[in-house]
Amino acid sequence: MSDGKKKRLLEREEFAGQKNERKRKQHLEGKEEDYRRIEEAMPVARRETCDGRVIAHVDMDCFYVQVEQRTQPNLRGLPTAVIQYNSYKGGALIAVSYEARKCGVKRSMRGDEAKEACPQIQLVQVPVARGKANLNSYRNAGSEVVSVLSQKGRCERASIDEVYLDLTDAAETMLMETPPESMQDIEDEVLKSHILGLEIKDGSDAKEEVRKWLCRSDATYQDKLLACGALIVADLRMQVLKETEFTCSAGVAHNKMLAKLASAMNKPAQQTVVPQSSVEELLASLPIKKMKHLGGKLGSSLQSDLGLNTVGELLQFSEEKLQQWYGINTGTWLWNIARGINGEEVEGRLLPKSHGSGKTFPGPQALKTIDSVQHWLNELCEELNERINSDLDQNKRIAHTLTLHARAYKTGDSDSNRKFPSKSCPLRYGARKIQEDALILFQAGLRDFLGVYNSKAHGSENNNWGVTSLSVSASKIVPIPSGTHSIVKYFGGQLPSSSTSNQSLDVVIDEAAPSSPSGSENRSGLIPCELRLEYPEDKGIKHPKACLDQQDSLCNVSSEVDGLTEESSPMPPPGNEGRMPHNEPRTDLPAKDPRLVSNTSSLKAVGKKKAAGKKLQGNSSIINIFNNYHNSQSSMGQKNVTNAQGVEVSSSLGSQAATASVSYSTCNQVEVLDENPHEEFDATNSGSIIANAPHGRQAWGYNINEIDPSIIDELPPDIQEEFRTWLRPQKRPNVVKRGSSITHYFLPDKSR
DNA sequence: ACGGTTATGACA
DNA sequence: TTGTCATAA
Repeated sequence: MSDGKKKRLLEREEFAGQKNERKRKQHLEGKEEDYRRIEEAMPVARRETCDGRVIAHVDMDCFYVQVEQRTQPNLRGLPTAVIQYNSYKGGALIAVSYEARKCGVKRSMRGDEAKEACPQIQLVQVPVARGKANLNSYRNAGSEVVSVLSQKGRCERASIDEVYLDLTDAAETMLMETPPESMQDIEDEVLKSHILGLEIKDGSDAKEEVRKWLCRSDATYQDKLLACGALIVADLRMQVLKETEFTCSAGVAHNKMLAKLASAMNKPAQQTVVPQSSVEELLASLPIKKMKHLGGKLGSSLQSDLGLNTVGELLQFSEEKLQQWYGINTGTWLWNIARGINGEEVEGRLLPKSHGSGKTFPGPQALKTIDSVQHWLNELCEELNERINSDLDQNKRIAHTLTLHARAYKTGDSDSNRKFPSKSCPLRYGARKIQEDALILFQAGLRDFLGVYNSKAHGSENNNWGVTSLSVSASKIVPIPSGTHSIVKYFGGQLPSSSTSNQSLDVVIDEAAPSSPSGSENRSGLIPCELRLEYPEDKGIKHPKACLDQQDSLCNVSSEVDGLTEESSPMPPPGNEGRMPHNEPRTDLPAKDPRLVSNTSSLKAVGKKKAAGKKLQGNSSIINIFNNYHNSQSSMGQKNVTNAQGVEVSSSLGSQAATASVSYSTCNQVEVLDENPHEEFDATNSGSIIANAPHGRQAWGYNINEIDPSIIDELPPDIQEEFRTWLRPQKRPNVVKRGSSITHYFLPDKSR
């Protein structure tokens, strides 16, 4: 092994798997003389993958079908598919049972085709509400599953029917306390596991072979951990079945990428384990397009531009070459996945980051009048409103941005393929307001879409344009500042009077609303005034606005939350660790591979401190840091201390409170018409939440990069997690320019 | 433009 | 920050 490679591996080690390192106290100092010792001491797998984690990916089997079969048990065991929209060719299939798949029914089929392929197929329609598909039943069912799976280890809701679990701690504990080899008997569900690379000879008993593999006393430490992971996941899957009646499949591996691959390998209702020793062979034969994130244009480029067929074939290219071709981040990511390396963290997020409601109007259904657009926008906004209100009720979260997306065509002239631009504005709670704002956003988009000229199209038919899809979404959803957030809880008794209030949300909604003139004339809005001039028919429609002006009050929305907050980290981490791009797949090891990172200095500092300063310094205690923070905030004379009525605003240390002083402003409270109290609530992204969130690292009273990481060890595990999220490094900006089209994925080599 | 709808994330 | 694009299920 070359020195360069050694160094690379070592440096990765230094930053990888902090939790495990903490546990095993394997502090890699990065000293030359330690190379040999470390290489000998480290299990091979851990050296190569920098990754001793136990990650599971759980994938529900044809989930929508299962949900329908649960409510209609007579459908169980029958070839079944879920369709939406019956009118055109029998509707579109969106989920197909495994019985139906055996008959040759595929997801891309229409209802009619499915009937053709499988006459006995049972077609169930997606529920319809307000003239559009409504997926709530599936969302709720997905939440049921999550609440079972999140019992053990960190859990990330990856989609409506997929979950990642970090089972490292649970597996390590099991290995120490009740390792598989010590067990009398092992659950049948575990013995049905598929172990990649485990050869099952003809005539031999597969379950017995699996049992032997799981209980091997001479297995590597890595394999033993995976064996524990398999036991845990099988148990969780059985629990899911028992509590929800749904079956699922799972993959167990050392990272997310491999776990995801594995969960799809044996479906339905089975699980697959990926020992490190099987990875090379697995990737060597894995078609490029099967890898997550390579199913699109990037994968096509790898095939057509580099002539690759399998992921393993990426091994022939140097990291530098891949970077030249695909950019720094994508290049490194590709180099890593070819080796089965993927440092993405399991995020610990059980709730979605946005809500959306949309509908397409294909072909002849295209909307040709503003009135019809308004009608559908109203429907969509009503659903959206319902969803964000539920989120507020159930999760105490507030959405701050409203976005409108549309697609439209233009007949006839010139640039008829211009895209309809998406538009967004601050989100004001209340169905009416959302509807109003959405319409304004649409009109702004339409104006851009059509160009400055012909803007008029009232109720009557127009033959210039047609809208083929509409959607509204609510994003930037943050938990309301809460006295029960884990960190606040933890420090609640130790900090000098954090002025956390126990005021309930209802009180806020009822009382915090200042009465203000209902007119919007004087308010600075995000939608420019010109909009109103160009659309006189909008008269009377208020502008979406940022409620920052003097008549708006700041209000304290701290409240009791009752165990909801632990589900989500209220403040997104400053770094992008744990995210995967598409256009630019993230390098999973930017921080673990300092060669690539320009802003590594702080990271290195952190790493060095961690390695060198293991002793707690007297003043490095986390408590002191918070006290300092608190003091500095106080002495800085917090901007948002009081609201218009002189009511003190929370300066509690909820995560977003720490990074951004807590304040929500409200406006237009008086004129609202709905009976729902939520209708009165305005979550405009004012105050400093939005302003400060992206600068979280600076928003504290001290430089977050200067925290000695060892102090974190003082905290309870869940709090530690939260801190590590904040301390996670940021991704390296890509310096290579690239367009979005496929041809741009393959850049000419500028170095020659 | 009948693979729809919903969701996530990077980048300009 | 907003808007666009890419990707996935």
